[in-house]
Amino acid sequence: MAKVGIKDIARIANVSLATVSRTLRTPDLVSEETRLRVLNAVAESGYKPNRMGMNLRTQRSGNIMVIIPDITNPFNSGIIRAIEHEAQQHGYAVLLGDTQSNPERERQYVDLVEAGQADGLLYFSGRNPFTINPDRPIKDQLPAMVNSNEELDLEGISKVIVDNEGASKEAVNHLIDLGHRRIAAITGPLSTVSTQRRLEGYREALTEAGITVDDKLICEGNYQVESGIELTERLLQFKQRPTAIFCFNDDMAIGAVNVLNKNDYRVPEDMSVIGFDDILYSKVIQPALTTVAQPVEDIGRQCIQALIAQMNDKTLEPTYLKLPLELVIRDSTGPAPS
Amino acid sequence: MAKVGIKDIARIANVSLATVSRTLRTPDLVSEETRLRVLNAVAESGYKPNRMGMNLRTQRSGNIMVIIPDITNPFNSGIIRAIEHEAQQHGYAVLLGDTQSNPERERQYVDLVEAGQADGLLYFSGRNPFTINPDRPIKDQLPAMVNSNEELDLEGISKVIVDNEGASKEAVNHLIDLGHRRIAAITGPLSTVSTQRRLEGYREALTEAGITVDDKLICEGNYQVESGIELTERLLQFKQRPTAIFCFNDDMAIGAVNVLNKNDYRVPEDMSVIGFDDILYSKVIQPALTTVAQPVEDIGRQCIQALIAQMNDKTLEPTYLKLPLELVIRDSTGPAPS
DNA sequence: TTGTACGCGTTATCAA
DNA sequence: TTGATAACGCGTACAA
Repeated sequence: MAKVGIKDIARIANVSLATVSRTLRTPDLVSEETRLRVLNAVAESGYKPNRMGMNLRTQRSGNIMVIIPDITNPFNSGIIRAIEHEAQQHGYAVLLGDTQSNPERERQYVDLVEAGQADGLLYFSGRNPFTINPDRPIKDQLPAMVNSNEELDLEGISKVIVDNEGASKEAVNHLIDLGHRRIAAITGPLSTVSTQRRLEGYREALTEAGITVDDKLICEGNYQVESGIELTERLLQFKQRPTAIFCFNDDMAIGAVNVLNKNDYRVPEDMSVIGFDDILYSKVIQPALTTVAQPVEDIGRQCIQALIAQMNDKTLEPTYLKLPLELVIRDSTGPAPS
Repeated sequence: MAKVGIKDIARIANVSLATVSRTLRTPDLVSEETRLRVLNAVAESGYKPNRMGMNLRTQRSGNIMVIIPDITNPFNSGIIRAIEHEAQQHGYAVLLGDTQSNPERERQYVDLVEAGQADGLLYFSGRNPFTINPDRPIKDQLPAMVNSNEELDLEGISKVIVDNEGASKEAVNHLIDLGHRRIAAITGPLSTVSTQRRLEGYREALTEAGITVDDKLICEGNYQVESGIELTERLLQFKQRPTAIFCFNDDMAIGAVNVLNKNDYRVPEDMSVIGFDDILYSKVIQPALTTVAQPVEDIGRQCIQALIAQMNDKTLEPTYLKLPLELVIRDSTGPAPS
């Protein structure tokens, strides 16, 4: 017995193809008697409507493409999980595009969306992968999409972002309140918008407190544990060492704490460390990390909801959602050493 | 200007639909002159062949479905990343099915595969989601698929698994060699095959060393950090405390180390801890975790290669691949306290 | 309430 | 080397 198709069902139930289709899509239009007959045939044969036929006919793939730099990062994987759940609830499946921040791969996945393999796009990168014609309305040239995490410099699309600058400022102020004045920053790539915003918050907080920003204390990392390790090692060699390190994500902060522990620095007595993201592991390392908590669940949920709104009606005005962040004070920050 | 389709290209290049298609799929069959003309039209108009039409016609979706319990676990996300890269290299996109071990969701995603939304299935669960008719050949009732991580009790499918039992035995032997005799185990769910195998290795090692297995020292966890925390707390209350804890994954081991640190147990002087998976964070916590390294990259790559082989020729014999594991000795294990 | 017939966009077959 | 046309599997407008 080969693959069972809609015409097999029609034959078994002794109805037309159309009636089979109707029974499955709009049961109300079918008499109870024939409906049961059809459903029986479906159940017994294990018939499943072929999605390719259905997709082509309805012009919907049922997929949502998620383009994200690195699914291995717990912050990202948390978002993906939330997205996946919410999408599934709405009847969509998630196509995963892990790009490792490679522009070429970003483009390839965007191509897939534009070819109709997905009905909408969740875009977590700040690089613009579209080639747009400035003479025509932007929105006609873009798929239904929502941008998040790394803000994209593009009008007319919905965005779900977080208050990077404000949270960064709050984090630094927390350190200043504890008496720190030499506060280092281990940033992400300076090319990312998240890092730019967090750096602004960092500078603002220092400036407002009357502390001169020392550019030597600003080290460009790449959001990976290893760069947290390397840059902390470099900071420890400074003659004028900082008394606190603000890492722009938890992975790098975990790397920093590791180096400090290894070199017999006590955290926070000798050096305070602060992170960003509040990933699971920041709670369970020693000492537990003071960090900025991101509303991972909410980001994922809001992204899907905004995207579905756009997919249902592309003429809708794009939405701009800015979510608050929360500083979570744990054990890795303390008074500056005297 | 609305969506540009194949017939637009045909009109612009002044050829038939068939020639446009040929130019894109089998350029060799087209004369250089017309080919250039078509390619020009394609480039200028930004035409992208519609995947839904193409999929229906070729009976290929270009997708691979990955069903996995929890993408938030670094071990899983590592595998997914490897899968995604390898799949992309072969021209496939990855459909992500994060099920949270929910059987209903496993079924839903399998349905999607059977409906043709994906050409193949990577299945990382030990629960059988298929309803098979024992009278007919099993292989005809299953999609092209590969099973990994949690071994599925099902004949006729390819598998990529690791030597859980052997590695577990090696880990426990390492502790025994260090003089430990009261060795606790914090397992995953007893319903999972991975836990069953690791438990076998644990028992074997103890038995062969002449140590009686004490069932009170075997605690059923769920592979999450929290359960590592809870169960370690419980173990510490025992009158006859163990001197070592073998956690069946790193997340729980990290939870265990956290509890031990908090309660002023020194690791490994007072208590040894061993993990499983070798996730990134096990290297950077204090102390660095002794653990069993899983070949994450290799698992992902082998899965895709085995799957593609099946997709290309479903009559192929299923392959059974058993990958070795490696005990990585770091700082969380040491001689048993006297 | 049901059936007929068309079309979604593409590729493959066949004939020219 | 190219073009006309059928077919992939389904949903729906229209007619009955």
